[in-house]
Amino acid sequence: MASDKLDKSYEPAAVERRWYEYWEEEGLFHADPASEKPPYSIVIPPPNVTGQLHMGHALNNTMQDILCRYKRMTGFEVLWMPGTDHAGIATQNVVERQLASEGKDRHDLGREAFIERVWEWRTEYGGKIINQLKRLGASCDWQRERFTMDEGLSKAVREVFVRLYEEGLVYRGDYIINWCPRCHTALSDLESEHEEVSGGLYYIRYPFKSVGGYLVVATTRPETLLGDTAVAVNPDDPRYADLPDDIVLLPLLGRELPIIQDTYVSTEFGTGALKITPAHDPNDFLIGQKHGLPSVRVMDDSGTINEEGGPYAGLDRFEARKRMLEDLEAQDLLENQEEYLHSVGHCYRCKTMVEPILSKQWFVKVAPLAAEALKAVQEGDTRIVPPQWEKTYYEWMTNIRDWCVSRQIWWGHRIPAWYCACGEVIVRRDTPEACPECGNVKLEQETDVLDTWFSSGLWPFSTMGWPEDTPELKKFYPTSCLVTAFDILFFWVARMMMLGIKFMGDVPFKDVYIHALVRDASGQKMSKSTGNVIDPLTVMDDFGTDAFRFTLAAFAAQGRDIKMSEERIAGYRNFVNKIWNAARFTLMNLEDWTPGQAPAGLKLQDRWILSRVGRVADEVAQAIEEYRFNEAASAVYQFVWHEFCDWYLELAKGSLYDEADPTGQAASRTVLAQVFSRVLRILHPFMPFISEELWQRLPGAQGSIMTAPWPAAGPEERDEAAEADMQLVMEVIGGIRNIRGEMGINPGQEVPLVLTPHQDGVADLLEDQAARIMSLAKTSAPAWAAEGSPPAKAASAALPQVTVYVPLEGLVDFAAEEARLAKKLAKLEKEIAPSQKKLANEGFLAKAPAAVVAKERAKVAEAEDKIARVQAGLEQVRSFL
RNA sequence: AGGCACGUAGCUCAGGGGGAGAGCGCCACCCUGACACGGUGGAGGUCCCGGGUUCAAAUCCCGGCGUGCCUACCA
Repeated sequence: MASDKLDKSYEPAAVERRWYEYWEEEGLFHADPASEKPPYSIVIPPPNVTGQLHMGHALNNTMQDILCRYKRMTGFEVLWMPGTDHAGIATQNVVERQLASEGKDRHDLGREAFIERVWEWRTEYGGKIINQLKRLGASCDWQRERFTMDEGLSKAVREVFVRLYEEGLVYRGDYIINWCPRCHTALSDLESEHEEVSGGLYYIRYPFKSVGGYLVVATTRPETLLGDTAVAVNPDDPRYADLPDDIVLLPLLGRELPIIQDTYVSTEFGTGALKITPAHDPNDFLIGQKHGLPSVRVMDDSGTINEEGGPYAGLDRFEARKRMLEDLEAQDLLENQEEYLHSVGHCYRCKTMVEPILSKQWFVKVAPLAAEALKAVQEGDTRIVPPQWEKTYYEWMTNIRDWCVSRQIWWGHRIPAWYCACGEVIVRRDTPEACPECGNVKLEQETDVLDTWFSSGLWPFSTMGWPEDTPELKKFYPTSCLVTAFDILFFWVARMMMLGIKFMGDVPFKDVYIHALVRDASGQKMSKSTGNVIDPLTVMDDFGTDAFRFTLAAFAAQGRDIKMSEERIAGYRNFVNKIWNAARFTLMNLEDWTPGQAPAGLKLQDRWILSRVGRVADEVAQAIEEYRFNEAASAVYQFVWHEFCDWYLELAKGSLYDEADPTGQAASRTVLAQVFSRVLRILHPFMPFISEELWQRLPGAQGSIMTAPWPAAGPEERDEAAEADMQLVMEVIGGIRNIRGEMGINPGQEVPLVLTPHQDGVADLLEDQAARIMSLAKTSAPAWAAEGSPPAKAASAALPQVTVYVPLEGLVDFAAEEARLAKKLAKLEKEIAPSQKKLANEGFLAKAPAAVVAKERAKVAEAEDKIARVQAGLEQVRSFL
């Protein structure tokens, strides 16, 4: 394999497909619960089965994959548990749309046939998102793929529901819930999204029955007055201190309504009189309960006025509003109306305006569960990263209301409750034969299904086989980390916390890493309607998966949203190509090489790069461990491009091409192979595909890079001396290049070089490195000048340890050199000013730590030295002019 | 209304009490035997404003201004 020549640029498509298949065939993603290795586990946030991979998924799963691949390389038995969510309302909507295009609706099919149809849909299309995740390189254990509606998970759902019911934590009751008139189902508070809506505030007159006059009530939803059962005022409101002892008549319908007093009513808003509609407003419902008021429901499940609405029966809620306002106006009962901006709930799925409606629903009593979940984070059993989200979590866990878990749709886990004609409610794991109270065998099962988040709340343990006691649970629960965006912190994370603690007796994850949202280049949320969506699949087609993944990692700074742009991805595509070409160079030089230990007598650049690559491996490792993906990415980027490619490969050319020194050549080849192997391994968590492709081409490669050990080095492998010496060599070359560039010397033109060392050992070092300097800075062999007798007509660069002279007689205009040095001087003086100021400050000398003072002193001394040399150079140049 | 972020180079953003950083863009030169998806050099910043703490503030605190987002039952 190593013998095929590489193309000049990297072509990702074929490579990606090939290696993903290879990994799967080799079973490299599979986790073994019997392994001796320490466990590391992550459960995937299950994408909706209807899902299409979007930027959010891509970011989320790339991070998980980075963690998993890294952990495998560092010796962990890694389980990344994948699967999909049945996504009740979303999926039902998709299939209903499909039916609609055939001119049918779900009622034409009936419940069973409809569910059958959804399953068919799932078989046909449900694997789409899974394939897209594979495309992304996700190293999930696909042999364990689960679905929230599959047999095992359904069993877990029933188990949890029944146990909660038996403990009194599940109850059924009348309650105001958020109703979506289009989806025909209840929504949890979270599923009702508040949006600012500009509507009207209407002032309506409610005439007194016996005395003259009226009470004016302000409302934004006049149509609900059909269901009014009282009008309330605040007993402390002076405006209503001498209210007549009377009742009022409901406009349009004439029903008699009592006037009640309740401190809930604000004296600041509207008229201070509030209509009470217990069946259609959550607050009114509470007031109604308190005062024993009847509830009159005036709308059906589609938001159409029902028979309670008298003349308005059969009208849609908005149509009714319009008609009623006209009628009120006609009867002179509409006193006033004004524009009013208020926030109204909308269905999170279909954006229809939510209607608060009184109905019978199933609830989970969350207070006791939430208390434990709160404590777990407070006590550090689960760590939220970054910690700023803790507060939000606490806030929500403390103010949480009971969770409405019933949904009036067909696709989902049907609630395991049966009703008997005798009034008995039976909640069971399995279908009961007969009513335990009266023996009746005709039982009706509850038609409602459970909220989708009920089953996803069990995901960390249901996927591992709970309620059975499985080896997977033993080995991998609690999971190590959950990676998610904050927008489902409450929907999902909070529920997993509550249910995990309740049923497993332990938190579901040790860490929760909360990452950002991906937005478009101008910071807008990506949405189909605004057309600013960047499709990850297109990006992967255009730039390659590795470049895309690396971009996501590089962007993923904690606590900030990500603005995605194609230019950035193109930048990292270039990086991938750079790696590819570094590999071309490397492999080209390793054609006649066989693996083995590096011979003694390494060159400075070899010692330097070995030290550096180890340091970078450790830095990257630490950054990944701390979820600082962007820092990990930038460390590896910086190193690979600007140290390995820019310096090492260039420096190595000298000995790699040196046929006269076969020993040195062999040593360089070995170091090159070793370093490149480590580079690939450091890159692998970020760029699984190209790293595998190149790994397999390395001479002597064995097995997948996935199973190769992480190139950890540790402090004992640092070569500080080599790093310091290389630093000087790079500065000398930089100084010469600066002179060349600024002086406009042709890149092909070789220039003379004169060096004046200021420290012991420097001359030896630079003499030893002369060939490298000559080649990288394009100079002739260095000459040496004693301190105080600089060469004539030379440009100079002053370094702390050495002054570099480039004699430029005949090459340049010395006026330009004068300007260059003057600029340097000004810059140096400006740079050193703050430090000089500090040292002049007595408080600084007295109070700052000694090390800081010493550092500042050294800095100033060095700079002053340098300034003196630049000045000398400047004077010399001036003397030529 | 409350809460949480953010304001650093032309753009997008890292950093976070003691030497202003990156990528892209820009300018100049260069097809040097891995790479023009490249190389070398360079320009560019009152770190939003005002106070405070400190020997020292872009960084911490307070107050503005601006921008996002989240939560909330005032009809």
